[in-house]
Amino acid sequence: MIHKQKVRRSTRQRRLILDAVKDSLNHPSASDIYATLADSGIGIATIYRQLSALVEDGEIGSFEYQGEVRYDPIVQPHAHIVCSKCDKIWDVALPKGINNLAPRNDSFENFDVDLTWKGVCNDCR
Amino acid sequence: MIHKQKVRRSTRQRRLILDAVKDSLNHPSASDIYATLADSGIGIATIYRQLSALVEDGEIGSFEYQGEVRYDPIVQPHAHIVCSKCDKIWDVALPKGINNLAPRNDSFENFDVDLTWKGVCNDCR
DNA sequence: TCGCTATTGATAATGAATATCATTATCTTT
DNA sequence: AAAGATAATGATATTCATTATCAATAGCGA
Repeated sequence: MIHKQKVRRSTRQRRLILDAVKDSLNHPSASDIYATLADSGIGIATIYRQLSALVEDGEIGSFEYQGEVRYDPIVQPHAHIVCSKCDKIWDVALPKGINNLAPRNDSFENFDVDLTWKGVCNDCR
Repeated sequence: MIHKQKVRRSTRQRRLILDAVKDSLNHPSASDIYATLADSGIGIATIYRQLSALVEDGEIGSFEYQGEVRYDPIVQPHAHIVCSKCDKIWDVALPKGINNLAPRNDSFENFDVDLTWKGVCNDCR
């Protein structure tokens, strides 16, 4: 017996949060989104709840960096480059053929890859 | 003028913490190490401080997973596979030639790669 | 419009990690 | 071996991200 899918309602808060992530350029954290939507009156708990829900629904992407979850308007698999000095994050395409390099075998089924290069960006050198 | 290197002292606590990580098999968190060394009387603050210091000194490795820092007896670069069901973590060799796939260019100098595959392990299927 | 219930907002609670500070222990120099 | 300088420790307060609680509100199907 499969769980009955809980119906997801369209609320003002959800729409605003989704738009904020989709319009973002800097891989915002939950508190970044909260700040962006400061004058909307949306509570911090709703920010966290909807961000999680949007990720679960495949509307946005997420990854963790520096002890906090970052959100991503791009849902297609891709890699990141981060600067260890200024903590800026760039998007970059996954290396072609990376999926063929996955350690596939009988005992494990891979379906997702998280790839981040860390270095020092031009501005910080 | 370069900062004078702070001399690192060899203490009972540092030795015990290093040994605990070196002997570990499960990519322990700080609180895992604290539990392992429970009867040593080492305070939790020292656990955190020394784990950070050991990483800084290149004695152990670290990466973050599920909102906490995990420590690794292996310092050589390598990838991980994690099971999204049971959260177990396995070590796996970096794909040969991964460094040649790094997005090297004029504006960025890469020196580290963090690669994790996520899937469902055999036990959880 | 009614009724069900998913969602919200305020806030308390949790958990990981860091800061503070008086005390202790290590290491270098006599 | 003793002294002096200071790194390290342990207890604990604090910070910060995130989750839990719960009464009130608001989508959405009937």
